Amino acid sequence: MRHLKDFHFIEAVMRAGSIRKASEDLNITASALNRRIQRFEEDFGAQIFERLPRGMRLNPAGELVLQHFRAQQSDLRRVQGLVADLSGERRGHVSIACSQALAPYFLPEHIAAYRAKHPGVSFSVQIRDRDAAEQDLRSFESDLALVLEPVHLVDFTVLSAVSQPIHAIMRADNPLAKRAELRLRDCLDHPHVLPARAYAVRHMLETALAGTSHGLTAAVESDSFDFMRHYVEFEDAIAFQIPIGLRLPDTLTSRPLSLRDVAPGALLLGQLKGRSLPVAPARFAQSLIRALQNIA
Amino acid sequence: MRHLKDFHFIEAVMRAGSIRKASEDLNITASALNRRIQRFEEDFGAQIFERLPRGMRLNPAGELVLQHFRAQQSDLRRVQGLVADLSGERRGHVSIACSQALAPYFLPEHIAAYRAKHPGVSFSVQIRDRDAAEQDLRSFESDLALVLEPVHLVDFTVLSAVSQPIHAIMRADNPLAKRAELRLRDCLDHPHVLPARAYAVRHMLETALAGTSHGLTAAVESDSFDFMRHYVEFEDAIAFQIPIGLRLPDTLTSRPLSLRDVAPGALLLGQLKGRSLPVAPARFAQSLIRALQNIA
DNA sequence: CAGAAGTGATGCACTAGATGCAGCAGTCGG
DNA sequence: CCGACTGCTGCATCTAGTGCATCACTTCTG
Repeated sequence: MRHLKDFHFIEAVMRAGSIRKASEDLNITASALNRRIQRFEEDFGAQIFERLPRGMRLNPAGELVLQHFRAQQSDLRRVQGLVADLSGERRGHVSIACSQALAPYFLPEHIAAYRAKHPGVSFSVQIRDRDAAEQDLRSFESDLALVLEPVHLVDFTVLSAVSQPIHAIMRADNPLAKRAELRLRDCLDHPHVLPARAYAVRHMLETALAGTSHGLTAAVESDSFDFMRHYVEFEDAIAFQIPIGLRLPDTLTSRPLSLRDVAPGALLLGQLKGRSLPVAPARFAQSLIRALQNIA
Repeated sequence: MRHLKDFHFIEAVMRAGSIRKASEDLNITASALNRRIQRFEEDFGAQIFERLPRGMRLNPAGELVLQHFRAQQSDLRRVQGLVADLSGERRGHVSIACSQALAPYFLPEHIAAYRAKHPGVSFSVQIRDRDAAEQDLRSFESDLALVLEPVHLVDFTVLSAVSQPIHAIMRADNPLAKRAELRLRDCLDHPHVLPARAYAVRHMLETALAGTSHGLTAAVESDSFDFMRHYVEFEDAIAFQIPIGLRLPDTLTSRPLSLRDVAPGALLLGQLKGRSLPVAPARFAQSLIRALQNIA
């Protein structure tokens, strides 16, 4: 849309950190870009950038302006969706930020099923840790977030919540597999594989052990749950994951950790607070909510 | 702001009803205006206007676009207010739609007191009947509405509520003035002066009499409460008003109608649902809320 | 029924505003 | 001190928006 050109210019300068670098990305001269930004600042009535010797940086006013433009762009898409809807088209795009556990089974299955009914709707799925997912909502890069134990919950409207206890993953012939549920300390006696600090499962394990004499001593640490699951096939260790992300081969099995040791994590579906979603994301969210209720 | 030019053009065409008339208001040629609108529709991806033999009319998609632009303009003002605020200026503008009863005493007194503390803030006050006030909020023409018994309450967030029983206004020597409170039927036996149908006081009286054998037979009907109050000085009749709008000379007096006959009206301070107000209106609203609490 | 007075759309010439180029002054790191 | 960066600006160029005249059409009018 023509009238949002200034916004793209501002965003490009913010990202590139200087007018000259941004001008290359935008295929215009630094001179033109510089003047557009100056003109915008004049019209707006305040400086948007700090001029540093090494380039440009957004000042607080600029942050506000950028946020305004993002909201505005999002709202324009929403209106375009509504219009397309009332002209009978029924198409649109949904952008989701989700935890890694949703990537292998739950989301692909559900999105495929949804697209079978609504072929005009396209999707983009971003895997984000629990902090970055919320950030994505704030910057309007994602419409929805499906996250295990988000960090801040500010600017986050919860649409649906599912409780997910942590499961320990082990080889099927591991002696621990004989029990129905496991105590955390039993797992820690075995070599264990831990997710990186940014992930909710790690955080939940650490809070569970806070103030106890036990501690986590990872044999292997990774930011890929896929890697961790496969690693157990090669070393007789314990990995951790929530059930929604689990579907194991016969050689592996999983057992829930006792709720006495580790509180179950909340898997939350949410959107940016105060934002009215475009048609397609709003409907898909409704469909997701139903699917999550069937799990619980 | 430069990038909202298209919006002003679209709005002008909507108001004028045709490109040629709008082009005169905008001091450009019909040709240029026509092309800008065509280009916008092309960029947007859908027709915004119906082309009628007698001119242009917004279609449903256009209504949505206009609403989007209004929200966007309002949000831009909000951001500008925030920026001005953090650069220490503390200025702004507040636009209020209110019922007639607020015009003589309450609002002028309160606004003057507020401006004594915050001289940088300017005001515009629109007198609107209970339907039009809500309409003003929806079209972003007013930031706040202070209305007796609004009609729909959809898209209306109530910030504060005060109960206002109807008072009968009469000459001080009227025999009814001897009682502390009046029954409605006693008033109807006297000649009475009624507000026009669009006003809440009239509506409250009519609903109070619905299903009874009594009826309203106005000796005089007016859309000006000021006129009605003064009329009583010239004919010994009964007029009606809520107490917040009353401050009578010695020759006149007022008595509340019994709550058994007429339920008190709700005087509501509200804003458009989901809208985040600019700094100045938001602060003034807080101040109004306190003032209203002191009344109740 | 013909003509007048509206309407929006469009081809063409023109102008004004946006762009590109070159060069300025300044800061920083070596 | 120098080279490599930065943002900024005067001047020439060019594109995109504007104005004018006109067309095709509908509605109202006499």
